[in-house]
Amino acid sequence: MERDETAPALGRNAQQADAPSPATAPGTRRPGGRTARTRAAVRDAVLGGLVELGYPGLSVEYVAERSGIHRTTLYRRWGNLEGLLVDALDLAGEDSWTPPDTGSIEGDLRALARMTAATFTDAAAAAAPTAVIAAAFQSERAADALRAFYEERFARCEVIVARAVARRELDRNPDAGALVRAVVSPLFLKLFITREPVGEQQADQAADMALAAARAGVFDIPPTSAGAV
Amino acid sequence: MERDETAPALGRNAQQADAPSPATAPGTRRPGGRTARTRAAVRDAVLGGLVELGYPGLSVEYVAERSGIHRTTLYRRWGNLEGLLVDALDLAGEDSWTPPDTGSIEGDLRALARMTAATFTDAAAAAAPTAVIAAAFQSERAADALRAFYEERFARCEVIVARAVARRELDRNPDAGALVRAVVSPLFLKLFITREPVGEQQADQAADMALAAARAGVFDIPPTSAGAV
Amino acid sequence: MERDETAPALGRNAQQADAPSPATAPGTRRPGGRTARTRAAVRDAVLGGLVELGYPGLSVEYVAERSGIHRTTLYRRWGNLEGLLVDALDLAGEDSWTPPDTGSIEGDLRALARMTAATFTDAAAAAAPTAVIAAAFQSERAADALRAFYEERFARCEVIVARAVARRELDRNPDAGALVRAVVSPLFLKLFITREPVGEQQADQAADMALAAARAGVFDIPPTSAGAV
Amino acid sequence: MERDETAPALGRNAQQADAPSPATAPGTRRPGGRTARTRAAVRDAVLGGLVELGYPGLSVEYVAERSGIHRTTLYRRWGNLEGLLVDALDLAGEDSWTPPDTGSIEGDLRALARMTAATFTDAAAAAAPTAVIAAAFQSERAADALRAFYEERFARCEVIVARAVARRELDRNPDAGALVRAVVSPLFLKLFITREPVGEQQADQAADMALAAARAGVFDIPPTSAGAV
DNA sequence: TGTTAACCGAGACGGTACGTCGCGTCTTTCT
DNA sequence: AGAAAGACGCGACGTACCGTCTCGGTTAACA
Repeated sequence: MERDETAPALGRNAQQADAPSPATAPGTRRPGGRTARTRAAVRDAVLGGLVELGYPGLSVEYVAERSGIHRTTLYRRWGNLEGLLVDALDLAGEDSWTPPDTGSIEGDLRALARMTAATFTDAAAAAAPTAVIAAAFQSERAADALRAFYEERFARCEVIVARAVARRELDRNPDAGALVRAVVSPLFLKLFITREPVGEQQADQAADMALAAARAGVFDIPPTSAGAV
Repeated sequence: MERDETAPALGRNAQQADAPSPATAPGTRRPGGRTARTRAAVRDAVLGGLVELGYPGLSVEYVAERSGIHRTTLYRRWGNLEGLLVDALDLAGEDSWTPPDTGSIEGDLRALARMTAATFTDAAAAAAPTAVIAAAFQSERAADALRAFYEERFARCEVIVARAVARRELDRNPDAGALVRAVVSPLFLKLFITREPVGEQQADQAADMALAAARAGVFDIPPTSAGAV
Repeated sequence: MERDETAPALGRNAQQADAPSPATAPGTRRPGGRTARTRAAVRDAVLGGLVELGYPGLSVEYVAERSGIHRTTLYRRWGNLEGLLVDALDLAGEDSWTPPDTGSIEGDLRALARMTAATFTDAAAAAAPTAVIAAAFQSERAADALRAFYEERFARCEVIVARAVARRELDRNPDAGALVRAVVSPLFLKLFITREPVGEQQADQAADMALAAARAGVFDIPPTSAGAV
Repeated sequence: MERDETAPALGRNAQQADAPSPATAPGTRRPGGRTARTRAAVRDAVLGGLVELGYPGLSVEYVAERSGIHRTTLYRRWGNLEGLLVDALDLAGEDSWTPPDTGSIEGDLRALARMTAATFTDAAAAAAPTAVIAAAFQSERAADALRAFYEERFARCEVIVARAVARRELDRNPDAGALVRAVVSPLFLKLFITREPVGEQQADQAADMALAAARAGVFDIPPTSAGAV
């Protein structure tokens, strides 16, 4: 076994949705000591495996070997590869990331776009998120986790718009979520669909595009109605 | 051979890029008669299988059964599932799709966006392209095919911008490719990353966003320089 | 599991020599219950298959079907057809055969020869040993098993010579192993090399030949020397 | 292609029993020129293949590559591996081997035994005959060819006995065939069944045994009867 | 000396069996 | 008693070789 670092940043250990039986789900009754260490080792192995092999190369077998936890145990607690992945993703989503704060909305959006581009350009950093995106094509639970992850991320970004409004940089009140999605969407398109190179130029253009559209009122929230979701 | 119907919708039957060895690749030397029928049957089966099972559920085994072509033959000619998929995608790319022509750039872009949304909302229509996108995460060849496919599609769309310029709807000369990508990118984001619902409203907003940005000069081609990549 | 009969004629269930890795060889750690039943079912199937199809017709596939044990399991535990055969042969070698005891050496040798001839003339009885002989041409392990089998058989026969010496039928002290080999060798030649018919007449002649040679001193052990191998 | 020597000793080209249709058997109507060259190349390849890989490793595929003759042609003319082997064996049986002539029967028999032992001890020399013996376990035609080969060989050896009788070394008239078989049978037993080492000592003992038995009258031809087979 | 039938080269395919990998379940064994 | 680890069922993979079919191109034998 090559990995021994005991996952320091394990933290809160969010509740996950274990399949087998809701009452007796293994790992829920006695979450201390060995149980916790097991989970940590497994998460490390999953994330590490994603970096090394990517999602298509990942297997329960591999996680078992790398984590030192027996295959049967993995199946008992996580059900299958999907479960392992989702659990590991939970962890990833629990970081304390905050959107950039440069003083201007243009700066913030550009920084956000550049961060996104940089993340997915760096092989090591991109491995895990890319893997989850790939997994979402094959697993409903992974898709759910992915959606939740980005929803939360985009929500965190809304402060950018709020600050801009407060600063009077924007005389409108655009849908912050739509704006943020607009910023990153061209990057994701190039990264995962058309597989074109993505650099700072593309990032800046994406940010500028979103801002221009916002200024033109494209993202304005229809003033009417209340409950309209 | 039980199948004899000669693949009506086969189109041009273009040259394919067989990997193994350019000299001895099966299916290249004697591309007539049975060979052609085999290919057609296999393509049908692949596309059909994608619609029925999606990419993760597709297997060489299944294609063999559905097409009536023996497993061994599939491996000989296409190597693996990847090859089957790429070949089938070649076919898909060879249709005579043309971008909408509504008379105004706003109409064209909105129509384009709505078409895209509709395609990926209709389960049957979405199956094949979705599968290829999924496959691209696992296969370099699929990724190449995917890139080529969209590059060609986007190129076909450039006429929309050209027409707008000719009509004097645009007083600028934006990068048509960037503009078109901007139109579809929010849709792809919602479809494949955040897995949010995509309807006409989202389509229109995407089109409007791209157009607003274009009008603001975001996609303008830098007039200077030649080699600037 | 459909088979449950607990392999009555299993005998001692001897230690087998699993090749792959002595530590992790499947079937060694938990040799009870299902594992034992599996082995018994497989042995039955191998022996039965030999009788039905002979060695050239035998396949792992067939053993799997006949035994009700999955192909993969066979590969895991026995590696290949060779291993299956060797294991089954172990069983065959563990019977309680004893050489004939007629009261005279001539009678004993003739009986031995006739038994040999009869064994290989009866299709059902001959199937297994013939198969192993055939297999020995293709497999080192089968050859080893074969050698061990006959070595042990010939050793059991040495008592014939000992009794003859005790009865003073022989005034010499011939190499019992050589004598016994001499008895059966013409039969094996006709059976497997020249493929000539073998009956009681041939058996008796072989026995007589060996006895005559023994009486002439051909098999006498050189009285000298120690280390002469 | 590495082999080019055009099989000088091709000789008589015995009639073979081709399966398909006795009238149109390929290779019979136009047996000259290319046809003959093809046959020679194939025979070389078969024999060479046996030496290199042994029977179990031999395949039609291999013969095709090694001989430079296309697989289809091989199937057309020889039907299958069996046919290839039988044809090659025909060639081997057509040499001008003659039994040793040392001046005494003891010398002759010992020389014969030693020759046999030497042949099967030398790896290169043993390959072909061993392969045929192995093949005979799997193919009726190979078994036939094998029987015919040894029958002819043993017949050639009968002159040894005739000379001995003429020299008055033997005062009996033993069945020459039985005697010769007796000489070689212990060697074949050790070579192919018990897989024990075979050297000059064993050879001499085998010859002595046969001679002693002959002198004791074991091989005497029963003076009575005619039709006794 | 043509010509024609025979032979050969070549490509593609159906088919059987092989040996392997990974998944997920069951069951023996050990604590 | 209950989990850990071993053994298994199962589906699919990719490969090797077999034997067949169908072309088309040479070439040996005979008119």
